[in-house]
Amino acid sequence: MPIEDKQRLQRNDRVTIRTVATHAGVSVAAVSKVMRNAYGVSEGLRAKVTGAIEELGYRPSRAARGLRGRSFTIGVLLIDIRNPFLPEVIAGVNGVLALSHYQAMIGVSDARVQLETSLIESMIDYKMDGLILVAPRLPSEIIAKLASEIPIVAVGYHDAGATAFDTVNADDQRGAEIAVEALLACGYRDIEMLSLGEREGHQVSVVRQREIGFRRAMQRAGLGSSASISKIPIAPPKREETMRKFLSRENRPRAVFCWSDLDAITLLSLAMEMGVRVPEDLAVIGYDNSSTAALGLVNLASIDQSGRELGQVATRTLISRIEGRTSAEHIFQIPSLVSRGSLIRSGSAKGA
Amino acid sequence: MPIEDKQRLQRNDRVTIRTVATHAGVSVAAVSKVMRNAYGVSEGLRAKVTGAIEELGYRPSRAARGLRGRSFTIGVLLIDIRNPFLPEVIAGVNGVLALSHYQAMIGVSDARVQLETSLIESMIDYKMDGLILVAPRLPSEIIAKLASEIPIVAVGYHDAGATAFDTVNADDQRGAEIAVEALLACGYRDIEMLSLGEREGHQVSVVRQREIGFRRAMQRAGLGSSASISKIPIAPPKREETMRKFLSRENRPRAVFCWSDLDAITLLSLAMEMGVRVPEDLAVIGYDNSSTAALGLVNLASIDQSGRELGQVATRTLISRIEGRTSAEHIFQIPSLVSRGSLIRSGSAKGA
DNA sequence: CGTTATATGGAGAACGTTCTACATTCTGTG
DNA sequence: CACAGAATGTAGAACGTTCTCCATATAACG
Repeated sequence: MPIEDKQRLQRNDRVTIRTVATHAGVSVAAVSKVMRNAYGVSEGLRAKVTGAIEELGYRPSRAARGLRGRSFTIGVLLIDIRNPFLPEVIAGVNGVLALSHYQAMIGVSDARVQLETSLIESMIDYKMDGLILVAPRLPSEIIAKLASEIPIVAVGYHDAGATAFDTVNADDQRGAEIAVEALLACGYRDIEMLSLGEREGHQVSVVRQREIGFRRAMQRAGLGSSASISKIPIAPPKREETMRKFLSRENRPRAVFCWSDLDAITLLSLAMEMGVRVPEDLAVIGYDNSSTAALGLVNLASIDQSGRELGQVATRTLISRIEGRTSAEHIFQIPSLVSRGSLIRSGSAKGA
Repeated sequence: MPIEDKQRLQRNDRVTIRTVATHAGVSVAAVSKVMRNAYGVSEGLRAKVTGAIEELGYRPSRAARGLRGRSFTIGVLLIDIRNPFLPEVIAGVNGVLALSHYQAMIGVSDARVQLETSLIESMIDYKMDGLILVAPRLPSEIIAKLASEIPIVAVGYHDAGATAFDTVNADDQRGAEIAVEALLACGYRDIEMLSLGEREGHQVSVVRQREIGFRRAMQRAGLGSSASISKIPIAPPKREETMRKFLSRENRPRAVFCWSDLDAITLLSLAMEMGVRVPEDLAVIGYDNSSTAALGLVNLASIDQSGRELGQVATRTLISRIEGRTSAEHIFQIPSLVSRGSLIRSGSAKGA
């Protein structure tokens, strides 16, 4: 009985929509309709089909779905998985997605444009339903082109002029202003910014935005001429060397604003090693309010931009675009200051 | 000319294997053969096809590939994205994969068994070529069942008896022993372990393995009777409360081994707040040698298990299984101690 | 020159869905 | 009771690959 054999072989394998249809005694199309809860399904049919699905433990193949319709997956592209800010974003994304029938698949580009491109293309080739790009390196035109193939929301990418894709950002200019204002309020006047190395990040990156905010706030306080920005390289050996040089500089400022907690925390550590007291000799304020900054040992004042919330908003924005919106949205969150010991010795206020 | 129209419509869209075939003047099957570099392709054919692929910028659809053959994607399942150990593993995976034609897609389960299961199923439904599960929560039988559908390598999952899937681990028992031995060498005798709350992690988890190692090392030193283990809950409010209680306990030991840097660092922070001096009043040793532990400010001694290397080895193991190996492999790495200030005040040795 | 082996390329059936177009049955209405 | 229109279910063509045969052309050999 060759037919029997063939059937057994098929049954051994995967439970497909066909298996379900046969088992429920209905057509394949009917099962599909129930799955997508499309129009034209009676109570009876629905019951039969869901029953069969239950019994067989049927799961639709995402690969096959992607080939024809939606795959109910969204892709998230992370530039780097080590910066503790990014896991927060993921947590926000997952939180919102948990309530929907979508799932997130994450790619990590390690800040390499090449890999970033190929990862995005893969996600498109998987027919994912939408993409959240976190701090992408790609230029706006390229992202716009990709956005014609798949809905895209960029997080940490300041391009409010984009029409092809949405952006969700904390207001990084404002965040930097808040940091400067906090330092000014503590009475510091000679404030320097420690930013990211020259070649990292284009104009739309959060880093450059923070630089703009820093300059503006200094200008506004009449300190425009002395608003200087030092660039810290990322590569480990050069990075610490530059920081040490900064700490032992003769004309070292009394206060410093770091573009990221990552740098601020390393700076704090080196300062301790070198006998520079914080905040007495040097006040430090970071960015991201990472969990490490909150540790009593570290006690770093920081600008909080709630990565989690950014992730949540980005996800909702993406879903609304997947479900039909075509006009671009550009959303801003306002960051806030979390004051801690690196800013001011608790109890005693610094005079102006 | 309706045919023209139809062609234009199709061309507008995606460049498919058919587009390439037409453009190169060969059959679809020929293009596929070149892509997979299968047997029976002449130099001329190959040149024509690769030329057309180049010109058209053709990328095969992963969705379609998955439906029929390999998708050249491997899935990585992370239990949690916040523990800084896990990004290290990813870095290792990506490093090895960069040299191959495979790509990684990551799912984050947030330690929820439900989500973990559905993420794994999704990866199977995407017809991914293999899976790396990092510290999965699922029981061995379930993983074995899943492994019949897809090659699986489990990292941080001590089940050397598994025949259906491979495991890659640091020797967590040995790691704990090393920690205890280091504390003993510094002269401490009353040593306690701070482990993870009761309900977290089954016997095969790294945590339980470290407990076993801890007990054994204590026993071996003739301190078996006083080898006590405290469980720290994960949920934030309870967690700190328990640690505070530990720190203010009357019979607090002189030395403590924490199952993870995550806990050790929080402990260090609380100790500082509460005026418990480290290492004078309390020596601390952690696990994972995370970058935070290495900070001068934190200066936490820790067991290094090189997450990066674990990721690399796991990836190579998975690829070898994808490419045909059927017997199970169970690989062990030996961890090592990184001594720092939390263990012993630099310069002066503690007497026994 | 006939026969057999060996390369090379192509036809076409899967893979598991979605979804359009159609067939059938059931209403309600004049 | 005939008939329009709504409600319900189905057939079957995509989607873009892979991969198993097959067909042909060429080479090798007696």
